Amino acid sequence: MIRLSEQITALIRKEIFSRKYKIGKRLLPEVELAQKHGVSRSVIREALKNLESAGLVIIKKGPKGGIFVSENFHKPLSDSLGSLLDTRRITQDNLFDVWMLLGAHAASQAAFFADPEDMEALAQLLDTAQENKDKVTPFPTLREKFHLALAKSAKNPVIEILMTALTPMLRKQIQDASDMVYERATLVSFLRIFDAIESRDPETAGMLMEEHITRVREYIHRSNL
Amino acid sequence: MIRLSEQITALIRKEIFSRKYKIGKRLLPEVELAQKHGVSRSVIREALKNLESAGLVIIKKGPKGGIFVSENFHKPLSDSLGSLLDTRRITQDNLFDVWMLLGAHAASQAAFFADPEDMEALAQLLDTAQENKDKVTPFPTLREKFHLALAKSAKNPVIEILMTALTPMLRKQIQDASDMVYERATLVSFLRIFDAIESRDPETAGMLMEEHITRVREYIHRSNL
DNA sequence: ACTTGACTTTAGGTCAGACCAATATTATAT
DNA sequence: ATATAATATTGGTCTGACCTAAAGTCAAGT
Repeated sequence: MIRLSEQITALIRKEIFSRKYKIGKRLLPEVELAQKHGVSRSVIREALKNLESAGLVIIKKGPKGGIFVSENFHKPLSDSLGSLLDTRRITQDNLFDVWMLLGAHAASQAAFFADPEDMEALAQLLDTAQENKDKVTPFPTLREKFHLALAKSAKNPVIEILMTALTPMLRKQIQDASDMVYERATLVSFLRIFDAIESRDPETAGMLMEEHITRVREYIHRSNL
Repeated sequence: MIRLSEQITALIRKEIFSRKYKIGKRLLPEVELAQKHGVSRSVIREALKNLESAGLVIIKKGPKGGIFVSENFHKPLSDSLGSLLDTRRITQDNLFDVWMLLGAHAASQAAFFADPEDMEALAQLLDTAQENKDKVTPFPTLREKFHLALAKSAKNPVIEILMTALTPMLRKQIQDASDMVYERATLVSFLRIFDAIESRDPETAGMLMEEHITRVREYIHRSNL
């Protein structure tokens, strides 16, 4: 590494990763960081830009603003895929393929590795979904939360990051196609997947998720006609 | 978007994605970009930092230096995973899981979608490997090239990006464990996978790749004892 | 007592212009 | 001819000034 700004980037990144700072913690203001590291403010700014692109900090203006530790590891991938989707260099279908692959794998791994805490979280998501089954509002977020909770239960942070990047990417398409029938079907799928995980049956869990996502995909295709 | 630098970032990104500039094309120097967009050099620099983190440009110093269009879409993910691996927030095993998943999927999709050009590229890789089967040198790169060629044949750019990010990440571990026996076995696996793809048999192709990666994994585990 | 709005403060965002450092190219000396 | 030195190009860093958004403060008006 030659550039000063990159050295500082690496330094701060290391501090963040070492969990010396917790998420949400505010770092020193730019001017003081510059002083502390004995470099100019420009260098600090460029270092912060790097960290911001990497999703490690969030920068806000004004008093009570500043530089906050963030750990949005999925951000760079999301941004990248977002641009590619906008410019049609990748398609919805490309994303669906990967999403299905990862989603099914996450579900089946969850059947192996989900601990009581994970099961509790999953159960609670499904409960609130059933209570509100006649309202449309809270559903889209629940759907995403369930997928992410599964990814978390699979105990593989890489899967988690990839799913976190992919899930919101299909949000708009799914929301547009979503209706009452669709949402009921989703809830049923999720309940069955939950059962499979609870009875530690990875094959079924994975297969059910694959079927579910396939149905979602067909649903969207139909509504795009 | 509020920040000027991000507006410029978006603008240049759009130009790059629109293929107005080809890969390797040199943009104007910073000073002239600043002039052209009517902003200060600081703004341009921060915009370029963003694009650099995103893998869309590469910046070099000196005469004949400048800003070059690049399209390394995998870079942000590679960087992110690299840091996470360094700080032990993800493990080798986590990466292997995902690699196996994507690799097997790529192989099986390749059996569907590989076109003559893809087949030619794969065949050539294997040919040169067989010619040099007694030398150790050119092999590691071949191994990576084969995986990436498969990803390309699968006709899903998202898979390609993810594989491009993952493949070099395991390079060091695999290299350390690699020996003559291992390399011969790899070549045999690849040949069989190639046959499966040629006979348009996705299940077998996927399964063979899964077996292959599983063996690689065991091999590394053993050599780590 | 409560709202409204002007003022102040804080911290990032932008600007301008100078100078430093790396790297090709070209000229010069051996 | 080859090694070496001058030079031009382009990004990298430094300074210090000013702009702007956001949050708090406090007084005037209701």
